Amino acid sequence: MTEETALERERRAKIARWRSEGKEPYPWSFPGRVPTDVVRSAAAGLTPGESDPARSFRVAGRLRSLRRHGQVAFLDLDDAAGSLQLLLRADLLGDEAYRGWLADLDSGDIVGADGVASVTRRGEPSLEARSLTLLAKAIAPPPEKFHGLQDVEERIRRPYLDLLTSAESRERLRVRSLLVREVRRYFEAAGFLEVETPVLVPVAGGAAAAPFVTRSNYLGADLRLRIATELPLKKLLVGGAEKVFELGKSFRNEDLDSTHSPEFTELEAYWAYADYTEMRGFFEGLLAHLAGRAAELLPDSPARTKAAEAFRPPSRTVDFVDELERASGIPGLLDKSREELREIARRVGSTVPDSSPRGTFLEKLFEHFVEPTIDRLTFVVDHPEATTPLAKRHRSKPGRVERFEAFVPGYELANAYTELNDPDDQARRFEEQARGTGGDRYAYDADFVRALRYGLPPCTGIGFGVDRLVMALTGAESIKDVILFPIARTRTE
RNA sequence: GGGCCCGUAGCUCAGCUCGGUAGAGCAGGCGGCUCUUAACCGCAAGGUCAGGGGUUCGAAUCCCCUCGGGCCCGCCA
Repeated sequence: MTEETALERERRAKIARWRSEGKEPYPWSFPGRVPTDVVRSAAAGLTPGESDPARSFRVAGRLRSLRRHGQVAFLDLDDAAGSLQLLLRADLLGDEAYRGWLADLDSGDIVGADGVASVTRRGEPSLEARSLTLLAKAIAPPPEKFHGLQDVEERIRRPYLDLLTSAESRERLRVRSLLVREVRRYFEAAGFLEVETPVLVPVAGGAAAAPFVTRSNYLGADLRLRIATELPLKKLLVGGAEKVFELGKSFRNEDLDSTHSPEFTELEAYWAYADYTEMRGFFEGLLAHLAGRAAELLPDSPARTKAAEAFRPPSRTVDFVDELERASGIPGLLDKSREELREIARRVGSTVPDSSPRGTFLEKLFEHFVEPTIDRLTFVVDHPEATTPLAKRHRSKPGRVERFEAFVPGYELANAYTELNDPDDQARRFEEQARGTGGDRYAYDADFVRALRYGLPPCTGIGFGVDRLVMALTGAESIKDVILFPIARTRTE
């Protein structure tokens, strides 16, 4: 385990000194404190060098830095509202108390302060301290005060240290929370009911991805972590629900990269008696609303500009097949056999297994020829049936399904269908998927097909990655930038 | 899975090309300073140079392996 450094020994000695004076280094509470911005605004009217004994305040937060100048000292205190300078004067606190404070306090300590609003001679709004209270002694020193935590590995493994020193990281945390709240409100305002379906499932269906497998002692059986919420949510529509959504984690046992995380936050919504055209209108409304909110929330920056560019109307719409044929210069793709498609895919560098289902090769070609050309919000519509086992056959385009995917530059944002609700067709599509001996397959969920036999109303559904949505809205480069605790290898110490 | 790059004090970084036994700043210790805000000045302290092996009289430096991380490619509705 970690050996104690000389620095930490020094700080423990300060705790011991503190206790020997009968004081508690980790007290239980600190009632009556106000956020630091309250003091800042109270001090705003004062002239430099002035303090106002009539306006006394109690604040609490973390000491970021201490500047000692003999008989006077300046301490920077951070709380969630911002930062406030504490002014310590030996002539006000008494020489012994003053020296004691400076001897026992370190940057990183959580402290409380009582004092009065003041402005220093140099014009900094401050709290002129009358007394200080140690609220939690920090034994480990905080990261470097100016550069912060630069080591990428440490930032991932110990996000709290990154938050401690990086205002930018704290800002991302706040913006993500506010945007997710807006998403919830938008669905609720449209009459959607938020529900929770199981994370632990016997069959992980609704998508083609490797699940995490775990074990139930009670059941004496293996369970999987869900890879999507599609199937249980549709079962709720069979049960009579008409508008539901779930916002929660899904898990896919795949690699981590700038747009994929094994554990990610997903929103899926299902809407009875509506089709994918109506869903698209609803979703575009959501995006327009969120882009507006993001513009308000984010400080002006290249990232904000990048995000705004992607969502600047009008959005583009392209037909999956037409666009693929145009971009690749290969006509008649829909009529080509699995073998022909496989050959074309291999020619452009795809290495998916030869035995993959036909739809996989079409998707590879799309990724290769069309995705790199996407430079703003783009809706790709009406995919070949072979790519999509859970979507309803297109009402007028043969061989297609009613589906749209929303893309921003670099990644897919959302995926929506008019949902397949014919139980016999569903069973057949699952079987077609299963016939591919390699590649990815949708797990056959027998209970889902059974549910459809009782009648799923015509409906539309959408799924999108919340992490990716936040990335797109904030212009983040990596999914790790919007996830507080990204997955990391367990380190053996 | 393939390629490239990185790992030096608690933190931020030099030193590696061209081998000679470890440097700075911040933080911490001691001393000084009544207006600083990356405060400043002086003194002292702080290291398994990610880990292991090899080459060499001698390795932070060169070679190999392992661990951890990053980026790109592949794979991943």
